[in-house]
Amino acid sequence: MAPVTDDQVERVRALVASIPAGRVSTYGDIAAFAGLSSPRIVGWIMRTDSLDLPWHRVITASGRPAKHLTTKQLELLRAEGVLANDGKVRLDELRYAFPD
DNA sequence: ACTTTGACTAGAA
DNA sequence: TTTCTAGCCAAAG
Repeated sequence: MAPVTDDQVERVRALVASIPAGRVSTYGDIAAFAGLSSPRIVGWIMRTDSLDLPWHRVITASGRPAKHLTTKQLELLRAEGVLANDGKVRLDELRYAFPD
């Protein structure tokens, strides 16, 4: 498969940037909405091209931040009003639905 | 060109 | 509940 197009990267970035404070989204959702074939690509983009994006609002489908960032993200999310129980966020309530 | 690595996920044990 | 497995795909060595 050809490398991810700039358009896809832009779309992912736009989606992440569009997540309101106090809300979160998952890698899988972003990947699906951006048209990417795998959520790993989103993770790859965030790792390489996180830049100014609110990457702390992007969490795994388990409602938990990525392993190495768990502590940091929980702190940032807590600062935005995202409360987590036992390191897990209530995806059912805080998960942001992207508009068409 | 091959192997390893990784901000993932869903399902099985 | 946790741990493991397989599928997934681009980048780096």
